[in-house]
Amino acid sequence: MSEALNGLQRSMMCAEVSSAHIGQEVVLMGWVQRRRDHGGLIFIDLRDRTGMVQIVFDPESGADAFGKAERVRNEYVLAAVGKVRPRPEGTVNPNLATGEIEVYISEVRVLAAAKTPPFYIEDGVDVDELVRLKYRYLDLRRPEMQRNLQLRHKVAFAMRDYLNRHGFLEIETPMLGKSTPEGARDYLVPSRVHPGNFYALPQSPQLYKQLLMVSGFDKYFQIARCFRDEDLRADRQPEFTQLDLEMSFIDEVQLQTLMEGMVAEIFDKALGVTIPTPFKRLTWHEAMETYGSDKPDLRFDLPLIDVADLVVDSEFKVFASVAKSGGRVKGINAKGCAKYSRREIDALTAYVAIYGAKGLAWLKVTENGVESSITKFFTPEQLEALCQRMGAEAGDLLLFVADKPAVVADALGHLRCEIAKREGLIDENEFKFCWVVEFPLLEWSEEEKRFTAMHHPFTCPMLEDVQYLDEDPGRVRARAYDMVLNGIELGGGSIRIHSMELQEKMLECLGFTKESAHESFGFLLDAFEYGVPPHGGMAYGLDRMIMLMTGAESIRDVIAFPKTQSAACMLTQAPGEVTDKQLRELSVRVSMQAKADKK
RNA sequence: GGCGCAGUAGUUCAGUUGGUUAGAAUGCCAGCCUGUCACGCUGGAGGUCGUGGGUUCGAGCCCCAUCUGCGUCGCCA
Repeated sequence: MSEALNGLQRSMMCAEVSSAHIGQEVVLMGWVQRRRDHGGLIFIDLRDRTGMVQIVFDPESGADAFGKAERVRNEYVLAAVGKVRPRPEGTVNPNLATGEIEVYISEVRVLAAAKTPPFYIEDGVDVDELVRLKYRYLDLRRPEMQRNLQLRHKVAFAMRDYLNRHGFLEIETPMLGKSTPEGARDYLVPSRVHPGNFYALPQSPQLYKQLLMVSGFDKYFQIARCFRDEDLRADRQPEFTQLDLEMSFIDEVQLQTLMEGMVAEIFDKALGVTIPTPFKRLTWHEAMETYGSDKPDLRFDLPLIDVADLVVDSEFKVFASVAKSGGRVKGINAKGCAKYSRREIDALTAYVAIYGAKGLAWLKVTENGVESSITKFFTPEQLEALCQRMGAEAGDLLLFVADKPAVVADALGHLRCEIAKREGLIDENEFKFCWVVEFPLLEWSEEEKRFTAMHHPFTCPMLEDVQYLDEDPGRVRARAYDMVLNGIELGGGSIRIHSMELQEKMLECLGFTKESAHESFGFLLDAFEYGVPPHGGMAYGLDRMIMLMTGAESIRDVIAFPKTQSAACMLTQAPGEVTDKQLRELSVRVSMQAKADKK
């Protein structure tokens, strides 16, 4: 039985009731968090998005209200009218923000009854994520999820405010676009009026925002939904949100300064955290050599140290041969970890194997010298030199990987994070920003046997490196930059190419012919012939940013209705089958094989 | 596509060497209770053991296949 509001108006939110309102009559609306029935006295915690307040019923306050309160259950929706009063001596609840007062109810309306929910609506519930996602509308009632999405709103609002004040215009770009060959797999949408043709959902508004610069809008931004049909992770969803922006007539330093200001303001307004600017800048090369990652976590040190020159002449073949053949031999000093058991070191060896390392050499530094199964391959002088280079003291564990540069970086880069996690070197409350700059323009794709754009095909090479585009493309650095926070790439961008000649050269390096380039990006190349300003921009992963700000472990916890690992929606059961009529209209035929596989 | 973890009451889990009627906590239902706030007390209901097949006198447990969720490598300009 649900009663009507009947003109009743809420006077304030649940958690807004305070000692200041004692004696006043208030009208509250919300959900029943808990009911405590003492027979002749009933307490109900009433909850809305602001929090909870205790409301009290007894037969004297109103027999009708008391009778209703006896039949109320969790998650019923109530409208309650009553007087705010202080709680009796000794019954103040210090765990509740509104714990000093309560509302003595004279009239109540049961606006809606509710089935017993499958889990308690409270923080810290230990429920399978499958159940949470199936009942997402209940999961979202939990204070934690309310806080996450409220913070998300604050951040988006702060972004808009900052960018507006700095002259940016918010402009929407199409969701139905053209599939382009570069980059991730596209989500495709069949066209009804063009049988056999498909739209692609945008992986990012990249091309449109560059066109907007050609159009003279000067500064653009958009909080844009993007789509990528790739396998999912804790920090990856098939559709996700970017803060996308682009500016004309700027260079990277101007843009980065503006961005630092924006991020600092967002953290201040949304979290009350002060972020010092300017951010530390690392070149991509420095980041890879020192931290083994292009998104280093700078909350702890634990650098990678090159020891190739010290072991090239040793008897340890694994090190010597790698050092001689142009590979890397590097180590990290796990301070105070000489206590690790053989079993723990084996676990670390298995850990680096995930990233392709064929082994993990170790040296335990003790009061009595260096202990290891490989000491016999080194002279005392070599061991001494190793310890000195690594800054080793008694109690330290030195861990080494020898391999191709990329494998050493990947393995040790992840290992330094793993050691930091194990040893508690990470301050979870710290926000450590940096810029990684001067990314390589191109990277070799073993699969495609050609160079591909590391960022995207419109990224401007550094002027002094343009000369290498022909004979040594891998050496060319780009005017590209990433903003990194605590080991996670928050955003990335670049100064774009605004010269037709250079853009065509770039596409040629990527293996495009003049025809195929025009087929894919012709509209952009054409536009560039009509006066294109120098421009550049960035795109931030909004979901990841909110994840870091809330401390959530997955971006699913900061997205209202996320998808599962297999890109399905547990709530709506999307994706689903469609009718034959729909398929006919779209001129789409589903192969019998696909249908059979499904059954 | 590969590897790993998980799937038993509404929920979170336990379940011995394969052996009687599959247990606990919590939630739910009923009764009692005027100061609780994870209220308390008494009683009660609640299970296709993810699904399909196999081995066996007998399977929650062993074998095979499969589905789903999570993590991860590849992948993700």
